[in-house]
Amino acid sequence: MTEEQTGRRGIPDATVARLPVYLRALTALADRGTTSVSSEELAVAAGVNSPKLRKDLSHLGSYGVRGVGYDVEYLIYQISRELGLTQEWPVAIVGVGNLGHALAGYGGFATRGFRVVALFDTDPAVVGEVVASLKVRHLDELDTLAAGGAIAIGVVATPAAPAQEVCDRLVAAGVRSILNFAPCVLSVPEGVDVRKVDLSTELQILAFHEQRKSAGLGAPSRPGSARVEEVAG
Amino acid sequence: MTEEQTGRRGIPDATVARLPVYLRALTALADRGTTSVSSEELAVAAGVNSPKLRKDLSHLGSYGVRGVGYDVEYLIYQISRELGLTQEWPVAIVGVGNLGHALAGYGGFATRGFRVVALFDTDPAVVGEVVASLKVRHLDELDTLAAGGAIAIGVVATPAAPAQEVCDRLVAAGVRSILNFAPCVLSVPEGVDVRKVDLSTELQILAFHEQRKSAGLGAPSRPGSARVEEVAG
DNA sequence: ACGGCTTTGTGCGCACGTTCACAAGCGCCT
DNA sequence: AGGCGCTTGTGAACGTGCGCACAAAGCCGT
Repeated sequence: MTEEQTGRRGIPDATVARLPVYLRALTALADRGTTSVSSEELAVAAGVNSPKLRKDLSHLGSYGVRGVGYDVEYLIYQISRELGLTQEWPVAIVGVGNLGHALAGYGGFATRGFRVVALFDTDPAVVGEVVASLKVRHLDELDTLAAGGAIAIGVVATPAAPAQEVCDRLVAAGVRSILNFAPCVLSVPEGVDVRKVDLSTELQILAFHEQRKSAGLGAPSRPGSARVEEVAG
Repeated sequence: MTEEQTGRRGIPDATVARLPVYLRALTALADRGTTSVSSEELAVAAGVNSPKLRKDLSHLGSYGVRGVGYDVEYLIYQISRELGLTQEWPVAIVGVGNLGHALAGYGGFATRGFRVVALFDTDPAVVGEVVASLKVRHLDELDTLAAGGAIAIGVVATPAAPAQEVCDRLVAAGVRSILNFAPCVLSVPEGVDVRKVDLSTELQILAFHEQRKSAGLGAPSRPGSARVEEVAG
């Protein structure tokens, strides 16, 4: 009773999480003028092993040429299409504090398919200010601006306390994809995606391994293995 | 040929990644004055199911009381100890741009076992500036300040281009744990941990699912399943 | 035209992580 | 003191993802 009949549909989550990494490596190659690449080369550039790369790419079709490799431009197009980056996604950031400022000014958004279209806050000292050529609006204007699916992705960059409230208002306004920077768990109804990025958690995981390295100098659990963990491609 | 003889050692990576989430939920409970909690309650607060929570906690010992639950303070201490948060970890941030500023001013660092002890950059316009009551130093001073393991964790908050160079210098200075915000793959020698946080990747994964939701309105792959994905506790 | 070289695509075995269901154990009430 | 109800801790089944090794297939040189 698994999924079939879909053919090429049903890409594993682990693969989806790696596609952006491949895409970045490919664009870097394209910028250098490379037109063709083998799975081994691309795997090294993306920090994975080549069988995994090939299996990942096979999930979205047979876009390689045996004995030759992959056409860089063509593969960029196919991955972009699969990830839905051929269209532009309007993004709204809620919470224009330190982090919100940095996010609004982050060039990485615009590079590939995303555009920050609105900034929201509730602090009267911030509302009205212009950040990254966008005027910060009051959160109460959310429903108006999000009408008709005008906002696809909401970024929660508030402290933990108001995060759930903000999340609820985003959902009520029709936003179904949320990126959460607040250090708390957000509960959402069915059909809404939440992804969470937490600096403190990452540091704590590093601390765990660092402690292991410091304590068991004579007996690492996996002797001599370089540990490179991908958190978020 | 698995690992034994260690008894309680050898905590699975997936469990380690969730311990910070439990810790945060527990401290929230403690702040509200709760002294005891059941696995079911804590699981809800942490956004997981209770069997998973119990199995995770069982990996670090039998700290619960059957028929009663877990003592909040005691569990906080045990998880903190396991994660290595009973000591303070000195953190250095390299790259004092938009993101570096936000990170330096982020309160979440100090809350639990981490202290930003140094900021580095190479831009003469930034070096010497005081950010979050720390003077920004030139990257050339890294070796001096990192002497004797004075820096445990390095945070790379530079653009992609200089990130590998910065990473190499951190490793050369003795830093063995690196948190990478630059959108690129860092290669490090054995024994060095790298964790990567990439906003753009997270957005692309959201876009993938958003596209699925928009396209296959009549046939979601898993009908009616709320999709809450933990990226980084 | 054909054989050999190179590289992709994939079937299979294995290990990890998750979930379920139940036994073990503790406190409380009678 | 003894039984009962509640909650933890864990063994076993299940599903997913990973890595290997090889077959399928295109290109090139002769």
